[in-house]
Amino acid sequence: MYGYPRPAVATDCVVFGFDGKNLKVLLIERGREPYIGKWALPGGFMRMEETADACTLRELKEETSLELKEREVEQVGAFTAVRRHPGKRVISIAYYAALAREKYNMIKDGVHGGDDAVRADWFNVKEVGELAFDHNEILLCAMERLKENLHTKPDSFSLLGDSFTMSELHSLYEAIVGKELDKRNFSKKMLSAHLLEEVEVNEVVERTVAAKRGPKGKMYKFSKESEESRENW
Amino acid sequence: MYGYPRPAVATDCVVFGFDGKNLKVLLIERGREPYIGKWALPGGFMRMEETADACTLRELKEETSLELKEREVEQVGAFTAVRRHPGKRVISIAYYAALAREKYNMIKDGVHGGDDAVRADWFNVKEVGELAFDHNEILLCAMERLKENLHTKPDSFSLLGDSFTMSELHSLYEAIVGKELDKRNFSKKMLSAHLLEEVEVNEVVERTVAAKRGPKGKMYKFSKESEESRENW
DNA sequence: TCAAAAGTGTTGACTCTACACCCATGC
DNA sequence: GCATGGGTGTAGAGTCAACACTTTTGA
Repeated sequence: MYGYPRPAVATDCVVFGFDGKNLKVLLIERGREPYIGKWALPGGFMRMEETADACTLRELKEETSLELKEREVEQVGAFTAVRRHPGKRVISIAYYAALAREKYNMIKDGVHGGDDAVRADWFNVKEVGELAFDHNEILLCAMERLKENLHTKPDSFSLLGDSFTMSELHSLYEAIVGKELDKRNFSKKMLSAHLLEEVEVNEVVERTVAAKRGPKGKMYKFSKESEESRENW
Repeated sequence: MYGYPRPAVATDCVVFGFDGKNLKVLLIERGREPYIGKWALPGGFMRMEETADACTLRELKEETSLELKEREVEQVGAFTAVRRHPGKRVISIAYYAALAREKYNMIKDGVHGGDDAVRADWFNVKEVGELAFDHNEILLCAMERLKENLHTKPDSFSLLGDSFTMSELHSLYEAIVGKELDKRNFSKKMLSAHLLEEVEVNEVVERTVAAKRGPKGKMYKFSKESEESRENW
């Protein structure tokens, strides 16, 4: 068995972001064949001495200059269709990351380390066009996973900043579950879960930093204790 | 990139079974190095012209003579630790299957096609010892996934036969979620979900076929209409 | 001043949990 | 006849969904 031909192994990562209103995904414009010029998920080939997790983080840094930690990415699954890569046998292990709001604005256009990626940019998840390879399928699976994890894992919440308004939280939920949620019921439920605490408005810092946010309104943050209790609610 | 060394790619499959009382997992005794003589999940190396799904099904057939369909297995994820295989770089794409009760008894001891596996046998999931490679970890992840899918996917139900008693269904649930469930509440909930219909006891066929089942009791089956409505309950 | 978004409670339906005894069967 | 497992109902608590108007703010 050992001498048999092997498929190449790559990783791809679906990086989700949130601008306060819409759920976004970070894509790169490919700088080489195949699919040169097309938009694709950041990713690349795995090296012998690294895990798939490490590979994702490395490629993310190379192509988008984002530096994430292992606990910030979650595996979605392996994509192994025989012809998913034109002319070559490549399987891909897909990941997703819910990017902390603070890092959202750090993505700049331009070339990021090498010519794999010409540039990186954010797209509304609802308006993503045809991507390279099977990346549309991967994106769908990642969104599905993000939705599944919404009620059991805290990581989706990092899409918000350190503090946020109730309507931002509301928009985020609606964007992820893909349907409208009653505003009153939503805030009632959130508040009664004791995960949030109100942030005094004199912390204008945040308000100012967060530039083009919605009009105004009370701001919240996740309470310290909630870190663990967010496990299951 | 194309000339770079590549890890070997394998698949492993956690096959769950149910004997009416306990949740079981199908293991094989390895017939070759490494880990010769140890118990392991059935699996093997992926070929260039097949998907990981197909690879799992093929290996399952070769090592345990089980013939499953693609829709009967679900991917758990890729395991890519650098030293998960001694001396060689192998990543594994793991699957799980919830085996239909009818097929549960078909597993016989003995050699099954080739010397990869000396024999195959069922083990109580709670009593599995130390397995080859990182297969204990894979098993845990698969159990986790099975649990997650219990309330959203119908496939766990195939662990039961075409017909079953309420207490078998109850035992299966307890085995999967890993905690006790109130008997009365459980059957009430099940019955009110309209997924089940009672099977007339004159269908003694089933009762007889199902040999060493519990004492007796009403038998149920899933109603035809429930096939789709089982999606979300 | 007008338009857009923020903030706020109540009710009814439903769902979940906790809890105990009698009956039939097989040994 | 005894032990094991099968079968069944109710009450209370909690949770969820539906529903509209007033206030503030920014243009």
